[in-house]
Amino acid sequence: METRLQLRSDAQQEAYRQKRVEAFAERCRAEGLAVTPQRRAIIEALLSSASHPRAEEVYEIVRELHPNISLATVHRTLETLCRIGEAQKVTPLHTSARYDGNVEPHQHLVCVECHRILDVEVPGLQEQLSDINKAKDFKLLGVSVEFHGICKDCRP
Amino acid sequence: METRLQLRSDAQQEAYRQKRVEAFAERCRAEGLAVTPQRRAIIEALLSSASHPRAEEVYEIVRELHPNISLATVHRTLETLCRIGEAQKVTPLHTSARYDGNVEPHQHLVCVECHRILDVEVPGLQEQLSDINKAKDFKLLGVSVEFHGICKDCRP
DNA sequence: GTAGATGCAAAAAGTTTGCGGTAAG
DNA sequence: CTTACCGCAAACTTTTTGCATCTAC
Repeated sequence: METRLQLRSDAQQEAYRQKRVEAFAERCRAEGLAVTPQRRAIIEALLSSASHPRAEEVYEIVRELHPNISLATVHRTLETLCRIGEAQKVTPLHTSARYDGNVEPHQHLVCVECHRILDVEVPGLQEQLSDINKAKDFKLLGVSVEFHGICKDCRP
Repeated sequence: METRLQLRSDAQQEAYRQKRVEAFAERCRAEGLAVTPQRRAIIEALLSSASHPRAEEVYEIVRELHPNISLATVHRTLETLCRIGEAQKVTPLHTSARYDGNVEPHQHLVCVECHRILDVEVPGLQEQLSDINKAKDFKLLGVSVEFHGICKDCRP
């Protein structure tokens, strides 16, 4: 198993980061969003971190260069990055814990608008995924598959 | 596409529920946990809901029969149910939003203890999942695969 | 110059915890 | 009778929001 970052040299990473920050700036102009120093700093911090950081962690990194930045700005900006496709949320359902009484193997359809969750089953998928030998340093307990999209009630 | 519950008649569902509540009671005895009316009511409420409810929603259901129950008890009990394997959390990472600057298709290893997230890639998996035609009433935007387990630092 | 972004502080939302009373085993 | 559970209230964590100020365009 290899992660993206382990495959790259520092110089390659830095080049990639520059490219992504520039792409972000262009996307902002296209969307009519201002390219502020705070926004640049936040996407740079996100790209420099391999830990899938929380807003608070990004805030700590950015604060080294922008001591006056506010945590609220970090929250707002990270959401903006996701909206324009320059980042993604690992946790679209983070706002509250959701429980399932169905303990049989199955998958979920998640509406990213209303957070509705529907059970589905792709036959054989769970077995196939369970056979994947992920990493020797990781004791595998289960696999979760979420199909993300917009449900019929949330469509325009 | 069909969900589990749509395949079952009301009578079948009720029978299944009874069976699960009984299994839960036995599991409690095996674990030395008390089988209280509150706990029974909470697992019944969870099993009667197809909506992957939050604690608050379970609380509202249970309150109809147990008006004095506390929301804290619902939280505690749902966590207990997950711990003993009688329910599962759809959202093991719900405590805070996590962001990823890597917008290329990839999967995640999630440590259920420390909530560390590692990038991995199973070649071809994302393409295979994108080909699945989930449901006509659902506009598919993406697929998320999380392998859950215990990372090396959290192992005893 | 103006619309939109930021910083601050307060509020909101969700979850956890300490504690005294209560009930299951 | 004892242990562990419950209800209550307070604390805590994370995220959102209102508003005045500031800045990118």
